Amino acid sequence: MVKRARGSRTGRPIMALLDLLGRRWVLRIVWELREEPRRFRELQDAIGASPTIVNSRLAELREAKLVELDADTGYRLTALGRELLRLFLPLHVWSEKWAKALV
Amino acid sequence: MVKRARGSRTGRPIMALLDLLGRRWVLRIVWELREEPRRFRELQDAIGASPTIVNSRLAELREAKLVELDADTGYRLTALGRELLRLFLPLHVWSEKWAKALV
DNA sequence: GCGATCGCTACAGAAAATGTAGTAACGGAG
DNA sequence: CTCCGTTACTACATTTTCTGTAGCGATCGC
Repeated sequence: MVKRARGSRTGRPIMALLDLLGRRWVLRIVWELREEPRRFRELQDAIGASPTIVNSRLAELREAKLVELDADTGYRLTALGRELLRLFLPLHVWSEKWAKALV
Repeated sequence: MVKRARGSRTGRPIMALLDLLGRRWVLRIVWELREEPRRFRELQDAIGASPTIVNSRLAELREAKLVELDADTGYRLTALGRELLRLFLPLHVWSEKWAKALV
């Protein structure tokens, strides 16, 4: 079942996804996990958010099956999470172009 | 100059972009503008947010040169905004797969 | 003038995020 | 066993952000 999202009550997957990804720190967390697993504190320090919110975002991402906790190595993307990340990787290149256009 | 983002103070474009897109309603607004221009109220009704926040998000998107206001037709994506949207279109398909995996 | 529509703003109350401190569980050293 | 370090995570008062509702000023057609 798709978690009914904060803003949109349609139940359409794309809306639930946009809502999830549109929460503060969520995109950033996925990004930080793109290369290797991270410990809770490590992640918290990297993004500079409070533990409260890091924890609740991780809980949401775990419920969405995009992130999982491995006791030995830390938080990491699931197979599904890596698929999503792959869709986002072009953003990195594009963001450079975008930054130039903003001058 | 890349607007220094709320959460990250690195100045790296990808961080500024993730921060911008990670603000509530931003992804949703871009999504709503994917096909045709929308009027302010139209947009507000479509996403169900308060006018205050719709206006401030639109202001941020205009400053980021992703959205512009055409007096005759309403808010619409700029060329840059359409490029960004193109990167996001695969999300629509992927979200269906994701929803199935969540059962 | 009058009404309709446009983008947008004011403001009080509600919700979410922060910053700091601390808890509970585990593992290894002495 | 006790002590120490590390882990994920929680409590809570303060601050920031968002909502919900009402309304402003400008513009257009009549």
